[in-house]
Amino acid sequence: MSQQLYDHITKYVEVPDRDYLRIPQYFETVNLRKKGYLLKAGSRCTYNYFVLKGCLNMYFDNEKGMPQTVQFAIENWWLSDYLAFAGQRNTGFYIQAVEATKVLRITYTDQERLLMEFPYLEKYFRHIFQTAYGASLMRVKHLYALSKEEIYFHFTEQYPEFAQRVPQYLIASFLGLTPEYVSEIRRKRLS
Amino acid sequence: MSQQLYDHITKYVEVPDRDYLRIPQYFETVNLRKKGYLLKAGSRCTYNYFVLKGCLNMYFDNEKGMPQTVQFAIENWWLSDYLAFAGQRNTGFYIQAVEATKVLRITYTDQERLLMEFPYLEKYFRHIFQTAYGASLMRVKHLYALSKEEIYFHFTEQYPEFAQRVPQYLIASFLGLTPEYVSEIRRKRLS
DNA sequence: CGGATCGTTGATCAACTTCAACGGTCGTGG
DNA sequence: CCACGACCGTTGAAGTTGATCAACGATCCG
Repeated sequence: MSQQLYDHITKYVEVPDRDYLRIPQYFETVNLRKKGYLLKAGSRCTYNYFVLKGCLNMYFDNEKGMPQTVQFAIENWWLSDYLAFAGQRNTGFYIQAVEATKVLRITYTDQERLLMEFPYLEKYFRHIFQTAYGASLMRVKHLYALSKEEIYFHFTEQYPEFAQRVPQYLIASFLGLTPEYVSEIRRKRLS
Repeated sequence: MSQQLYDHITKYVEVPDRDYLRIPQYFETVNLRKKGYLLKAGSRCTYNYFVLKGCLNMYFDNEKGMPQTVQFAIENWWLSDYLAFAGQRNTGFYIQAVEATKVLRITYTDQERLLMEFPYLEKYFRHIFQTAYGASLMRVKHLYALSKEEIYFHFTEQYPEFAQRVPQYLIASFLGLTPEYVSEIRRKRLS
């Protein structure tokens, strides 16, 4: 059933056979079509999400009401507003499907129960967050070290398949530049 | 001895009495004077650091050779280049003391042993990284939502004591703006 | 076919950087 | 204890990156 999550977990920790069927019971599958929402700003952040297939976009509305992406998640990524999730508070973010997407979700209290019942999963999540935090600091590093033009090409060269998959204006938003400027530097690069 | 780390851990998980003296054995205390280094770019990232007293500055040298801060750590914060630490690779960052600083440090292999011996500490570190990752995303959100001027005043108003403690040019670097521009907007604000 | 969505173009403009120079302060050595 | 130098914040002028705005074209989908 959620062989996929199981496979992902066993990359980091050993899972006893007898737990194979018990872990998935804590999760619920959700199918989203393109542009469907998992989370909206102002609402309680009840869930943590694991992407089985597809792509999620986490964004907020800036003061001009323009959506501003802060994070994507594709296959085998976890996503939530973890400050709001951990404190069970309201979030300021939206989570929306970029394409048709299938996720597993788990509530905060169920995740607490899950970790209580299978304590070795703490290690799994510790790894997940440790890597995510490290990657996030690298991202800040790039934001500070590179020009917007370099940021764009650095990203599209590092993740070419992703640049194919996601509309250009979303990549622009994620990288903190305007779609117009992306157009400009791409044209410049061609000549 | 490291009552302070113990106190911090027990905020998140319960620690059996008998472990009170055994946990600190994995750590080593290091005293740094102002400008002293814990980590240098190009070297193996062997340690994870916990600040007992003082303040650390994690930075890298940008293409012009100017230091660029990506993270501070004060009392009760953990700090390392976690991507390099997790993979036991070389780092591109420096970690330097902003003021006289006292830290605990633990090697990668000792931390693995520590977590093996006291598995409940996985939960502690999971919390640490979960919060750090959430905060890092909030930081990206601010970088995208606010003008540099707003970023500066937002920060100094949210952490006034910190703005007192750390030289202005380091705060500027951390926030991604030039010292000259900080001067300008502060003057503007006064009139 | 028709409308919404997405990328493009070019002109204008503001935010912020860069550079060079100066002044104050702190700490260290003589 | 004083003097010198390094360090840090400030100023102002000039320059550049990248945003904004408005308009147009292409494509996709119902």
